[in-house]
Amino acid sequence: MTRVRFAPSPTGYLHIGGARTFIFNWLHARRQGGTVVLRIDDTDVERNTQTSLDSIFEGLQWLELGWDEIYRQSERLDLHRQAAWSIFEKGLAYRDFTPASAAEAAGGGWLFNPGMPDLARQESDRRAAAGEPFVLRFKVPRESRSEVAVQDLVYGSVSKATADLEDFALLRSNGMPTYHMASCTDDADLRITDILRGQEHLANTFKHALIFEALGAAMPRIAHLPLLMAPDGAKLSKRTHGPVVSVTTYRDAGFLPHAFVNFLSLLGWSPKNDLEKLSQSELIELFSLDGINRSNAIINFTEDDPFDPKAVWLNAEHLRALDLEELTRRLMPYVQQAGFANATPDRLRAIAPLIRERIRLLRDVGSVADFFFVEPRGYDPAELIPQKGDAAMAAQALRHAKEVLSAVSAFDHATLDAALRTAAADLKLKTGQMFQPIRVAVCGRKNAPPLFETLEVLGRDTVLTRLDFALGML
RNA sequence: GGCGCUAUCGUCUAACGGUUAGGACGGAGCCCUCUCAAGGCUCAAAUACGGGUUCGAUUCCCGUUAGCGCUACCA
Repeated sequence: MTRVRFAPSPTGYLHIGGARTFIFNWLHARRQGGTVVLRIDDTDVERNTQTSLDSIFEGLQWLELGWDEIYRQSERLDLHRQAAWSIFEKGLAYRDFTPASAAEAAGGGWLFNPGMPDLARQESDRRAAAGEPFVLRFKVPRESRSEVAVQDLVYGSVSKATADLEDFALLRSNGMPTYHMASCTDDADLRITDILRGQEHLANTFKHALIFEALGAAMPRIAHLPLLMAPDGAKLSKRTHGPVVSVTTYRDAGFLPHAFVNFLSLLGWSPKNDLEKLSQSELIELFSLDGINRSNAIINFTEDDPFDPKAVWLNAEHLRALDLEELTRRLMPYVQQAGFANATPDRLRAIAPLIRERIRLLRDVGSVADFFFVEPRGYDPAELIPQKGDAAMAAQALRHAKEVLSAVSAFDHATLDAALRTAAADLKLKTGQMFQPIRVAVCGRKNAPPLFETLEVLGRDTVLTRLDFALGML
């Protein structure tokens, strides 16, 4: 039984890189019929915040993927400490009494603090009993073996000389386990079988292999994922890139969760069959560790355009594939956010087909469908004037349209289409010259959804009122 | 600095030694058309560099360069 885990630490919001790691884990588990464990890695009490925890949940929930089990490392500290001390008891770790300040002063590049690895057990116990603070360090076996090798499911066989591995910390001087200690202990205890995580952990894997060994636990299968980078090739960060890297930014802009998942799944992974737009079940079906790349992927965004064009395109694709009910349901919050208080589900359901091919993000409904909810008033009267025409032509077209639309027997698009084409011919106007003034009068702008369908949805009274208003502006 | 990993169009990627190096987004153009979209067609655009191995390298090996990561009592 495959068990994967996603282990965010609540020290910032959920960003797109984290979301992708979660998605890959989720897909891998679902593909294998396994279990998704969500584990909150909150062993750094200094930097954890509730806000960040909330925002991580918010982001994960929005993805609509879900998880099967959830744990918090802060509730499992005893287990971690126990595990750490068991390593100490086996003689594979030692107390390091070097003050943090002194270690810092010694500079980087050290493997261990002088004198500490070989401190006699009695002496170590005595100083600890005396209350002297210490860090528990893993004693890297540099004499007994020359290297640590791991089989990575993505990167293949990777190894590192023990001579290049420092004696890393297991327990901090405040007694809290470090990430390495807590993570490995929990992976073992929670019976995690497959670890998929960001490539930034590749170098840590050698330490982890040593910990698993010391614990007498089997090393899970491990696969590192190439990283998501900013357009300049730099690491994504809140500080330099701001909210554009936050998952909630995508949500607020009106990405469909699945479109977003689809987009991220294609960063660093390929189904190798030229398919781009994939449903959730296709994604699960196709997902394979074999398709994961080894090089980092850049996600495109700029200050004025925060979203990767491909993400937007994919979203539009999925938008078009939605059935009308779901589209309406998804649209509603954005309609309200745009301030169209008079919107009802029924009305939105009528409008949705007219705008679905014209919006790329759900929030576009605010700018694309505005005239269905509010009277267009702010437009420039000059817009009413058709190509190769003048104000007189516009007025003529609008007046005739008024007559025709008042008289027409049914107010459906087919009838309106026929009637207005006849009207144009009567006036010896090109269709465009006839329709454009009407469109602007009714929509308040030149670019809008198909005219006859729009008129039908708006209804006779509204349309006539707007034609009158436009006439008044000429 | 040391160690590890990586390197195909602007971006995401395909090509398990032999292809006119394929697809997608974005860009340009044309068509369709009541506008805008959508859709259809076309074009521009890549194997980082230098050595090997091989009859033949995007593909295998070495080096250079570049990028990323680790080198914390962060994760």
